[in-house]
Amino acid sequence: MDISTQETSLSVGEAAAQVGLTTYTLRWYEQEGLVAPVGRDSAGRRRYTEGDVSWLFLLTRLRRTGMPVRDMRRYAELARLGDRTLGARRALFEAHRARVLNRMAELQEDLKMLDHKIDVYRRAEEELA
Amino acid sequence: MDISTQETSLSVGEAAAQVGLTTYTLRWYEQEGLVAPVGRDSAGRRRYTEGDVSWLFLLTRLRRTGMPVRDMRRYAELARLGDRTLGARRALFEAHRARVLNRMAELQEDLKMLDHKIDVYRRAEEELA
DNA sequence: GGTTGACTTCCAGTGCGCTCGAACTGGAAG
DNA sequence: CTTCCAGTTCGAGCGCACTGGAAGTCAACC
Repeated sequence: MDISTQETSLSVGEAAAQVGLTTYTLRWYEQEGLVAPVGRDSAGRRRYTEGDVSWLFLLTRLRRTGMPVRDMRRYAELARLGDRTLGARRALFEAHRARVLNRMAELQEDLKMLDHKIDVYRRAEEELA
Repeated sequence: MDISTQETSLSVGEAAAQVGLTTYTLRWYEQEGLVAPVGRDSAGRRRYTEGDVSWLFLLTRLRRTGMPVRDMRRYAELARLGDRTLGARRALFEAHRARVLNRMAELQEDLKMLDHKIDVYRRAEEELA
């Protein structure tokens, strides 16, 4: 190992800015076990590696699809257990994928309803004009 | 008016079952102004007309698309003001429609990510098999 | 060497959308 | 007439996902 390895690493504030979360949330995610304990510098401050950042980014995408924090924690635990949980992780993603598809189908339906309503309003406005 | 008009009307429990909400939620929606005060029978119990029920149903769809209760209340207030708010209501729906479209685009993106991840896991599993 | 500002931990507080317990009332069935 | 059940109001409580205040530490800059 190169003793002068100065691998790019980010402070909590920088990492937060990168992934679009707040520093509060980053620390909270760690506390909740969504993120494995992050490395520290000599002063005890968190240093986020690129790997940490892409993990966090993945979490933001899972969160955005409506995955509960509880499930993200489960996923994080599986990931920490290594290769032998690959199947479980895939199953977790496949189940989630199905939920996302359902959600999208619902939104399609609801969008139709919105369009219909907008049309009704438009006609009614013309009627009154 | 026919004095014997026995228009179909539902109790809070029946209405809740119809629209897929709980009785708690129905009363709360009324209290929050998402629903105009519902008619009562001689004993003071709520009677939901068909109109009330379809309004509630509409609310469930708006809710499902992620519209905050605050905005649903605003919409309900506009609706109570009658025809002269048609334009405002249409604008509200159009703005919401745009948000739903954005949401769907996000989900499309995130779905791609999920598919990619699933594929990665599948390959990794084969690798180890 | 003093000030600044980003960091640390701990724990309490917030906002949203319900959800529920308590105490009561009134109509209907046995 | 009693029992039962579904309803009523009111206010408190909950689950989730953060968010923020307090008090302290430490490196960096003037």
